[in-house]
Amino acid sequence: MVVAPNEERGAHVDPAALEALRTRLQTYMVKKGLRSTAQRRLIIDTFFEGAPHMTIEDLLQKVRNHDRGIGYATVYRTLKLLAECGVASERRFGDGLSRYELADEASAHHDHLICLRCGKIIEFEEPRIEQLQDEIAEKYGFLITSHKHEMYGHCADCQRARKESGEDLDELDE
Amino acid sequence: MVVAPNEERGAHVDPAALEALRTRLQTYMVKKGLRSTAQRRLIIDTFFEGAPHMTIEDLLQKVRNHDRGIGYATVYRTLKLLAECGVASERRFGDGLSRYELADEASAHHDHLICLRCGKIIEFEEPRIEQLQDEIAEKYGFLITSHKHEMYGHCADCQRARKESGEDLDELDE
DNA sequence: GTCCTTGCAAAACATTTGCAGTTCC
DNA sequence: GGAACTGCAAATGTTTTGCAAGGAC
Repeated sequence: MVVAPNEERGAHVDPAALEALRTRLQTYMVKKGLRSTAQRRLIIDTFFEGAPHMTIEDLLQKVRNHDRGIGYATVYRTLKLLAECGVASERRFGDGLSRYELADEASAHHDHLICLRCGKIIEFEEPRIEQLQDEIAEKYGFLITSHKHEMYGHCADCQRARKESGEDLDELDE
Repeated sequence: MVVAPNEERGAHVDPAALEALRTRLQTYMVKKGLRSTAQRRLIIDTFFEGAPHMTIEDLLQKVRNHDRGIGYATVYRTLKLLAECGVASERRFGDGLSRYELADEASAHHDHLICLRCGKIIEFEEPRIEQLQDEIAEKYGFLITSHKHEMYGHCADCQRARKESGEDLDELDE
């Protein structure tokens, strides 16, 4: 599944899974005595409906289309809240930015190919790798709570583009 | 292979591999017209002989035992140089700190289990996972230059300790 | 003598926090 | 009404950069 930067996520995710996440969030907020504000609702809806792997910056821009006055801190705090209750997962792909994605069951089992040239992020799923991970964890008596499996390199498009432009793979001599 | 925090790395690494890395660095520096200074030599030797997964902070402390006046910037710049020429790899394990390890052939093929409770880092190697990675890359026409595979959770010791102390696994209600 | 390197301090960067005012329940 | 929330600005923590002085070749 290749996810283009501006593609919306809604269509991909099982509506029942979305519902379950909303319920989990709701429960968590009640338990903690947290409040439902206009800003939080807007940020959360934007996050649920937006593209995967959005950065804080991405989210803030989208959110400000509806409410000009929303500040960075509120977005940070809200996404942190989502991560705390297991509704969102924070991801870092090495460009120094935090990205967030829905923590539904499907997301829990996919990993990423990241193109270092164009920034494209491709998701993949490989049950046989998961199987091996479990074997390894068992071997070391480790109890796994999460994992990160990323492969960095050049996507097919960029390999083609590089060949055409004569760009060098190994730019050791600038 | 479990690596304790203060264990030295020297004994683990094939001397020929170390030699190859030194040569690569040497070649790179000559090609770029870079100079061999006392500070660089000290930082590089300390890195080569020190424990794996050292942070900049760790390195600076060790280096200052021999030369009090070395600054952060020099350590940053030198490690960046090592990473550029493929002698060191930068790793981030989610605690906000950059760690560096030797990029020898063995390191290129191992990944990490990270204990979220005590910070222990366990290295593992699984050729069958590498095999599957290659399959996936091929399927997407991706050319892989590096990868990152980390599993986070609790190590055997910490599971034991947690049980004894009655610590709760899921601290949702603070 | 070049021009690369260093150490310092300042800047840059993403993220967090303190606070006064506002909103929710 | 009181606690939670917001937006701002200031603080934080890590990493990078500008610069004048020093050192390698």
